[in-house]
Amino acid sequence: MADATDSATEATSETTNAVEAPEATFKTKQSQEAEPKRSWGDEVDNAPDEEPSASTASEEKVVSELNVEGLTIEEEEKINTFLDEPEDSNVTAVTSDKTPYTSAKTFEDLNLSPELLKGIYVEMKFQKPSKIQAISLPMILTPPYKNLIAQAHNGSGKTTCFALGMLSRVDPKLKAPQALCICPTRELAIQNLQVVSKMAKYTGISSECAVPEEFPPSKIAVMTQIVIGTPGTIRKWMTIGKLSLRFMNILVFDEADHMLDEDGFRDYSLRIMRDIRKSSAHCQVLLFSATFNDTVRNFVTRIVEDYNKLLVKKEELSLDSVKQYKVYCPDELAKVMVVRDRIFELGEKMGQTIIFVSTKRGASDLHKALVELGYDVSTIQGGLDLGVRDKIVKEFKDGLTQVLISTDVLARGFDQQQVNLVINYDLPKKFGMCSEPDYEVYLHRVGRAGRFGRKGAVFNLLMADETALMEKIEKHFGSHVMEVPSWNNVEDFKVALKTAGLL
DNA sequence: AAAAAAT
Repeated sequence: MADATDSATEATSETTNAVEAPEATFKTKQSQEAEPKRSWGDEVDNAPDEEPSASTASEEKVVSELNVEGLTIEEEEKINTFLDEPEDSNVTAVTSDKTPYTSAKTFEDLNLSPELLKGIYVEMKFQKPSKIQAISLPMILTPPYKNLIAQAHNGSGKTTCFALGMLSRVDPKLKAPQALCICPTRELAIQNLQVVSKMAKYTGISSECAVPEEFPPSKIAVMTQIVIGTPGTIRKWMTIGKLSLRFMNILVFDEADHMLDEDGFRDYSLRIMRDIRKSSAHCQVLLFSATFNDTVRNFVTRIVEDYNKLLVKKEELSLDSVKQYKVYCPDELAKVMVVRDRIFELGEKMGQTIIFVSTKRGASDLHKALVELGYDVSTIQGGLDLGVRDKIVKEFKDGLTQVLISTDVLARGFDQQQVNLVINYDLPKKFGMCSEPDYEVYLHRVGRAGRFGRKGAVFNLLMADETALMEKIEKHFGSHVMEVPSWNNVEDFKVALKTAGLL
């Protein structure tokens, strides 16, 4: 089995850029002969200021200073020269040596193969690189193929960055895996594969998923160049000798903060990374996520030596294009009524909706309650059979269902352009803590709406014990979440939706 | 004591 579906739908809406760049005079690639790079990896350990911050509060400050003149000399050297457009002032790029990178105004600037370019234009219908793509792709594709840590908005086109990275770093003639991408969920791995295989259409490069299936895997060695999967299955394929690491030259972590978080998949990820480093001389590592909290970032920068990095200012991450609301609900029943009377009534008119619930139990309870009220609704969570999960996602992506109840299985990375309404039926909490919100999950949930700069709205349904959590979230992101005056007034919801530009 | 992926 190879080349997964071409029915990739629009899995990557997150791509062509919303901002049309003024045709600035195109900068030619300067000084091709990069001066020989000192090994900066050693520097990492004793350069505490390499990390912009220890505290969140100071981070924004330092990051923005990087764009002006308040830098240390050492850092000034590392700042890329292409950060000259005012509109890029919210992105900070730091390179680990003096390799010159030039922002890519067009995909032609990237020395991609003609076949790959054709896939980009004809299949994907991209016109030009998005901001994150323009900056990250030269870093990814230019020798010496430095590692990269990249943080960028939800829906800003990260998938395309690492998809192109993988596609241009493999040899189609070599029938062996050369690129590996690890994702936190089966759904995300499948989605990423669809993007990659669509983009690869004319290249002769094949790809496949290493995710849990209903049947146990065959032991036949993988011959596709690109493998995208979930950690456990990838490990399994490695141990049964199905997945060879010998020719691996690029390793991608999607949702990297989660993949390397103690509470996430850290052990799996590290073991895979270690094995690859053992068996292939030089393997480029790319880490992508919209979020890197301080703890994870600290850890990540220790294990990935000698890297370039891209950071987006925190306030830029809180998604201005998506309006956030809070709705005080006296009890659980009120929440159900809001879903029934507002979301089903109003939400249907303007696209698709995802209702996030923190537990599988909660998801299935809500599902049952709505079904009992006579509403047909679909629900996805990890406890369902794989086939059912696939079907539910496909129906939603095909637009056959309007409203989807989901656990956090879809909180990260799930890309469906038509979703412009997200309901937090409850708020995400940090593991084992009932009074501490999970800010990352919150941000990722919100990011399911407003893909690629589209308009969107989030309604947080709050009972009394959740108001404090909401306040903490508002404080953390420094954003004011507007209040819908009354949970049972349809006009209030209409006003909110109009304000969000959805009605 | 949570989701997910796994075992």
